[in-house]
Amino acid sequence: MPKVVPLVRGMRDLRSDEVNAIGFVESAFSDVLSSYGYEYIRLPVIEHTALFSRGLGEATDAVSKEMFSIIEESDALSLRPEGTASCARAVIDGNLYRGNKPKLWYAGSMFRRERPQRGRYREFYQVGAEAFGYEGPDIDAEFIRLVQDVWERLKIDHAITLEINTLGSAESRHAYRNALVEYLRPHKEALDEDSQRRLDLNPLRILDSKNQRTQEILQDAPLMEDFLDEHSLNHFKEFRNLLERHDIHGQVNSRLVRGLDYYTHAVFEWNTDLLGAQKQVGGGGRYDGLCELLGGNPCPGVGFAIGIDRVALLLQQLEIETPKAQPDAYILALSDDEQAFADKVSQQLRSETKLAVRSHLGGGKVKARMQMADRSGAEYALIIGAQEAACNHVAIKWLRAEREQITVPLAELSATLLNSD
RNA sequence: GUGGGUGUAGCUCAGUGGUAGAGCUCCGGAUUGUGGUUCCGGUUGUCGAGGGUUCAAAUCCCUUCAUCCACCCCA
Repeated sequence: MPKVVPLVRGMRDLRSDEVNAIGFVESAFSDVLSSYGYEYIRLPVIEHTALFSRGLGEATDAVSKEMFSIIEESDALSLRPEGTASCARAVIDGNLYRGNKPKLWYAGSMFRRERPQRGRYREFYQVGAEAFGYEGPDIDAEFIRLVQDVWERLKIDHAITLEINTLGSAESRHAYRNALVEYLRPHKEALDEDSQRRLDLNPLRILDSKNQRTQEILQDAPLMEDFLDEHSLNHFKEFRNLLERHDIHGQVNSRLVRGLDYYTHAVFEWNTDLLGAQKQVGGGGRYDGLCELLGGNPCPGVGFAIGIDRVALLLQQLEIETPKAQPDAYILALSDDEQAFADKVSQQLRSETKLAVRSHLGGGKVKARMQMADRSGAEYALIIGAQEAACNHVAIKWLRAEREQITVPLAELSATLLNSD
């Protein structure tokens, strides 16, 4: 016997309740995004590595140590660790912002080579949206309202908190960065190891450190808000006013900095306390410099991404019902003589209704057929014996409810089942 | 990537050097036009993998893989 080829680390087979919960979350986003008039875009899973190293920044963990990369005929390619860079590339490639302000959304697998944990896998699922060409904070606020709509629709809004912050314009961010480095430099030896490394690479990220000693040092550090120019201040103020108007209450967290380099102005994160260390379910912000960075014409952009599988976990944690994997009906002939009639009934039911109708195949004794019906999880079995077939009738036996079995003419079957709840 | 926990039947787990177990599941029968429920009988197996110590290893040691928790990071 050859050895079984194992699952690749950090990859999962998703089935049953798990895959349903993920599908449920994804379709909630899909419905809401469509209702806001966003356009669906399917992006490739593989891009040139350069797209990510330029777009997200060499210094980010995602690019520097978490990408799955291959060399294909001397081209360095990588599985996408996130969707924004691809989306911006697609907009630039297709000249989509020429005379237009696209609002796009996407969903799919992302890949990061991290140590797997519950809620953190090497292949995970995101849904995200990006808008290009909008300078004002109205679009930022629309995103947050839109996502809030989804939380409410999924009935998990009580379990999710929103944090917001501003990083200001590129100029104010730059000025603040210099001031922060200047302040931290003398304390360098006292910082934790990661923060010491970041001092040169990505100093804003030090603000995010969970190290207690580092946070003590940061107590007296200069504040971002003191470095915001007037434009940045107004942008953030209006953003908050709009959220207020949308009846959304985000917590301003001045230590909130996003991991990826391209963010400017408004940044935001959705968190939950119910998933252990994997508290972040989504995040986003504005990246006005990204298109130019990728070689396109300057174009402001904003976007967000949600971890679909983390939201699905949250639904399970909260014991919120997601659609069932089970069929509605299991149709079986009592013997092979009635199979032709049973097939006819199945086809008619499928064409007349949206019910999930599973046909019994493979013959067997009556008991075996009934067992299969039960195990399918179907609400009811549709049973066809010689008597039923002879007079064009079908027996309906409810498998989960305390309810008498009935026999109806084929012509009335669909209507009977649709009105049976 | 770092530190720690776990890995035994399909599932949940017990078993700490001496014949691999329990509950649930599963299979057969009671029951030849009805599943589940009840009763009777039966099967679960590379003890994650590889190596070592020993007369003897699920048990001790080493290596490795997977998974979980925390860190890191992010969704």
